[in-house]
Amino acid sequence: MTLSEEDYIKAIYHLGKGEKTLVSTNAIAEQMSTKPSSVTDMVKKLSEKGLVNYRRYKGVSLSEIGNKTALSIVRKHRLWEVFLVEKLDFAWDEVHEVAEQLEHIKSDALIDKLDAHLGFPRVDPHGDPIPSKEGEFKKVIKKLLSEVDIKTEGICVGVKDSSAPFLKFLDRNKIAIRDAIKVLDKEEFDGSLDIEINGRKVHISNQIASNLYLEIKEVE
Amino acid sequence: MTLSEEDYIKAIYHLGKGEKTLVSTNAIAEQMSTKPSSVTDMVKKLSEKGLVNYRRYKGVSLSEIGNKTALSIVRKHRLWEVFLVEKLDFAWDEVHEVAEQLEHIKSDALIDKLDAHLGFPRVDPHGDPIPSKEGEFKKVIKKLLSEVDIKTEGICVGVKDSSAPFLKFLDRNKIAIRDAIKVLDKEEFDGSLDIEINGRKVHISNQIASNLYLEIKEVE
DNA sequence: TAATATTTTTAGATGAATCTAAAAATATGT
DNA sequence: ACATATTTTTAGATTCATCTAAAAATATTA
Ligand SMILES: [Mn+2]
Ligand SMILES: [Mn+2]
Ligand SMILES: [Mn+2]
Ligand SMILES: [Mn+2]
Repeated sequence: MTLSEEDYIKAIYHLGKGEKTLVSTNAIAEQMSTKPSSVTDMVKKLSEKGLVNYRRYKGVSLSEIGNKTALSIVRKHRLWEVFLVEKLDFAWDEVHEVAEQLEHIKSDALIDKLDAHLGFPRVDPHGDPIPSKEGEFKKVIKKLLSEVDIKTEGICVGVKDSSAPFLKFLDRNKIAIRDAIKVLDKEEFDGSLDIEINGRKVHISNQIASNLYLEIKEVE
Repeated sequence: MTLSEEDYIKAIYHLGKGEKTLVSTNAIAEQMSTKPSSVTDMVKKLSEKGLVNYRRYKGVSLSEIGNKTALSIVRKHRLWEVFLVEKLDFAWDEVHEVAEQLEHIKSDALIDKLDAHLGFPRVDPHGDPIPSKEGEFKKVIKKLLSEVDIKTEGICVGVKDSSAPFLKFLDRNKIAIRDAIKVLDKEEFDGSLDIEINGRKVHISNQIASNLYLEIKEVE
């Protein structure tokens, strides 16, 4: 597989939200910053190789093999992100671009040894799960902070927007993955929230809340 | 710069032995397992970019910029090799192929942080020096073990042949970089040697001796 | 030096990944 | 439903890195 094919497979995977949903040519083109005509060409090639199911004018979805392939690339991407943050001291908003390159290095031994070196992490610095070698990972049941009820308690497990500006905002405001969060109050008018984060009370806008994922505490 | 351009620059660097020697088209083709006609094409392009000096039918040499570029790629290659051996527990004969890919990752921050993470090593697992960020490294004054006089003492600082079979042979025979070596006796007929290595006496063939570099102890 | 051998370059082709412009299919709105 | 808008595909071109085959330059050797 070429680097380009891998990036397309990954884009289709992400646009399909991990399921094998039908994805449109235009959506792929936008995601990859290319032209729809280029996407059509590539999608035909991937279809011939059996990595995607493609019906013209209808859309494209990952095949079984395509899905496995996507998971292996995602695994590499996220393991490298952990490495960059944990071992090389990168900030979590700086790792994406480099991981985008490192994910294409071809060596099974390398990724196995990297995994071991990192202590077999199960989530990346942005809270996203790392698929196992066999392509499995447990789906975290998470909700957007903006959509949970008052009094809900949970743990911050991920971000929806993982752009540098948003991640930097979180750093400045000392909001991090694995922080305990409790919703204290909700303003109906603008959807802003009063929350308690690691014991500290803060007020956050709806825009922030709708980009933070919470794993809700099991309340029996 | 493309990956391919980088590999050509590095090949020219190695064939020119680090000096800016004239290198032939055929030599490059052999080194890179390509055809001479492909080399001519690439060399023209590199020449237009100012990375090499090229006169047709005469040969090619690195320009000042080309040399800097080569050193930066060699630096990356060797730092990654150290990482693979020191941190990921690869054997020294397994790292080359992966480093060949990793050397092309584009990120200055990455290589600086990797360097720091490794404790600013100055040699790679094969004893080869790692150029500084500025492209400088001290040339180790080294001689082939097969060419030193009897009674010479020194430290094993490198291998000429860095193929897996030779490196595995050294492992099996417990000969490693930085081992202290003393030449005890030399057989005129076949050039084989009796040496003392870390206090242990061993007999080695001329073929082995002519692939090991020794840094000679300063004897005042 | 002149014939021969080797090296190097040129000419022309291929496959990958991309683009623009135009055509075809599908979707939307009144 | 039909005119219009949007999406998707096709056709044809470009750039990069490679190849084969043939021509040109250089080196060897008798
Ligand atoms: Mn990528
Ligand atoms: Mn991530
Ligand atoms: Mn390389
Ligand atoms: Mn090396």
